[in-house]
Amino acid sequence: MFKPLDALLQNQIRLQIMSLLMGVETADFNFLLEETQASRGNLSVQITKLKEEGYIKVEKGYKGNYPSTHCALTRKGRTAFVTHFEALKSYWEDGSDTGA
Amino acid sequence: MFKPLDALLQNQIRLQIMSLLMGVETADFNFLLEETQASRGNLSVQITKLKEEGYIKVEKGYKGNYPSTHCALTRKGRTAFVTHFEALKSYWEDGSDTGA
DNA sequence: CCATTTAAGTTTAAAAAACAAACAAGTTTA
DNA sequence: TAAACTTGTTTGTTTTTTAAACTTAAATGG
Repeated sequence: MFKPLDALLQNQIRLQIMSLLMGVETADFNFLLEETQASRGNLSVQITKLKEEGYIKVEKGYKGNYPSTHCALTRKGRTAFVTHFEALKSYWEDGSDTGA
Repeated sequence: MFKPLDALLQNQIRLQIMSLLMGVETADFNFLLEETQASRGNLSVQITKLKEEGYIKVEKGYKGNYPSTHCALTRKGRTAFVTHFEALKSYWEDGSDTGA
């Protein structure tokens, strides 16, 4: 009936991160910070969770002299994102009776 | 860019309840219990939250001699459900570059 | 130079939310 | 009438979320 939702993708900030990464090769911490409007701490934690689940990969480098963290989706992450939205569809379609 | 998600509808059980109620006039506690696979305690709490937000109305009656709790969507709840899914679309479409 | 301020994150502690176990209040059955 | 079942609610614990405080290093300025 209802397909299970991805626990990690129920959080708005994490979903935003994933959504942003779907559209670009790579995104750095500050870009994600602006787009998501999250606090630095919160963003840091959510990035770590996505990394720990293997949904994104995180690489630390430098932009000029400052550290810069780049994130990119993994194949697993991309699949999870797509699957999550397919699951969400089942919650929508139940209402409109497109069952079975 | 991203439309805000409805905080109450990020929880899977609450989303299930709302989705189920979209399809029927009314549903009782046991029906929701079976469909959602939640524990009684958890279901009770989530129903209360939806009620407190005004997304559903809850009426207590009897089925035979036993108590029976019926739930139904309010107009506010129906709107919230639709709006939430429209917001979700913005997270999906960003990935596929259908922006602004 | 040395002190401040800024940059880029991370750690952490407090608050909120989710959850199931225990409880309550009544009903049926043996 | 006691044991077991129904239908939920309350409660205490565990997880999750979140922002404030901290870290480390680089720029700035007096």
